[in-house]
Amino acid sequence: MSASIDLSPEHDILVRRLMSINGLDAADRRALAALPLALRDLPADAEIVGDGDRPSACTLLLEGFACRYKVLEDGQRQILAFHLPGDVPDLPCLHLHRTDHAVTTLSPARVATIPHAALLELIARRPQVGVALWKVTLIDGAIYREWLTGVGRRTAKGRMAHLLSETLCRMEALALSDDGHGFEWPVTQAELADALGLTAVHVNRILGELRREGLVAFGGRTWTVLDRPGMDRAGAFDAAYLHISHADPS
Amino acid sequence: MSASIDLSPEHDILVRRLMSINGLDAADRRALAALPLALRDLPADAEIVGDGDRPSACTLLLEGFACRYKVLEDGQRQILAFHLPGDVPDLPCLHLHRTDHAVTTLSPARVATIPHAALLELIARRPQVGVALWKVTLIDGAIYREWLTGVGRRTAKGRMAHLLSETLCRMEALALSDDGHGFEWPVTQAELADALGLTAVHVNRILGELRREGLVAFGGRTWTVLDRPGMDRAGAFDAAYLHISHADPS
DNA sequence: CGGATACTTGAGGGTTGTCAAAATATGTGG
DNA sequence: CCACATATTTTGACAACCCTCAAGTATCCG
Repeated sequence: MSASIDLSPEHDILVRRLMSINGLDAADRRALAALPLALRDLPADAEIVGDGDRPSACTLLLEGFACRYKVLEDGQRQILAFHLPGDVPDLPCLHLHRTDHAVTTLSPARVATIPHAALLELIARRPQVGVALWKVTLIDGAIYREWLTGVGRRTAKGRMAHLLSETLCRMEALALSDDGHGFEWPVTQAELADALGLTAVHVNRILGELRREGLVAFGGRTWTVLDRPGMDRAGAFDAAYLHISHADPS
Repeated sequence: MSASIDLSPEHDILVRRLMSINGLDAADRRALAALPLALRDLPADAEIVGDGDRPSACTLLLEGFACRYKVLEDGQRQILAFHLPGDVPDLPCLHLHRTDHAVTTLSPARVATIPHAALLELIARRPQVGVALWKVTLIDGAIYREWLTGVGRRTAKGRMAHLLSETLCRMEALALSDDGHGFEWPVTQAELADALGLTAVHVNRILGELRREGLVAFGGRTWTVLDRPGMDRAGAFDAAYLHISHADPS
């Protein structure tokens, strides 16, 4: 699909992502292909934007992993989202200007910087691209709602299982998982704790339970969901909110 | 400002809200004023949209209060947002189509229904209106992030205080509070519990503490923040994420 | 190989939940 | 406008889930 026009691999990641969310015609795709992308390679634990920044460009994650987070007065941290290739973690500040959270890499990563001006000009010319980007932020909102529900009302085990099911789905959509439901995801248990509103110690105990029950295997940065229906059940997971269109994997 | 063109009171609510978020020129405002609004009066506890619905129109809250919520498998409820006049609780499904949560009134309410088709046509003609609506959903996202942080990492008392500070700010922005920081907000303690990820019993205890400390007074549907700096401190509240522009109150 | 980071496990404590019941407020019909 | 039914608030006793502190083990990486 998106291969039908001449695209750099970097532009291709963006085009594929937007195409999976909103139909784009050939002119839309050509316009996207002309976006200026400034490429950068980052190490792990590198800050992409800080809380309160006013960036003048968006950051497209091309390879590697990142997360959004807030740090409280007392030093506690809440991770708000995990980001995978194709995500634009700082897209909200295209219009909100001032960030209300920080974004950091979780692994060595390759990113592309896209000036706000170029993006705004493109949206003005190609409204469907604007709709696609708007939808990206709406899906972010749907994920926030799901996380809020989990942190507010689910048990630690349910939250953990739900996050693993969600992550597997998102990895699959990017062809980043193998058919045994295994994927590379370089998060520490402390980071999972900060995402789930738990402590690292309790995350460790919960993961131990899920492992003993044969739902998941993990080690290093490799995760494998051994019993997918069981995991989905444990997390009461329903992927609808991710709005993943299961288009042709060609 | 928005009074400079001829507007029904209902259109005025929408125009004022969008103007407070994004600059709109006279043509934008005229176009908004031409939107078809179907008015409806609803009782308290009336469902506006159900989880999984595919509405073909958006709902503008004109008077009264509402909330978004999800119900879990086991019957637990998580309230995701409280809505005030000027909000469009089901705006995300303008593009996401299928709702992932329900919306209900908390009090008798007056709402206007706006067909998606009319809204989409307007956005195509008046891109700045589209940007304003996009920003509305981005601010929703910022509030979700703040709530997620609270539920994940703040104590019960901090969460309660934060919610009261947030609500006061939003009421003020709509001129729905008096100068003694009092406002009408018809929520029960059970509803607060469902928003904060707590039980009604514990909300009651926490509210008792805040009352004894002289931070808040309440009774019936009336709330008064007696010590605003103290309340903001107790909730570590900083209003920046609400993106409220303190324009002229004329 | 050595230091640092991450994971694992145990013991004990605290914030919050559960269950229960009384007191108060609210609303509705007569 | 009262009387009753219902919903909401308040309080107490007790339990549970998760946190804190602590120590030991494994793993990563230069």
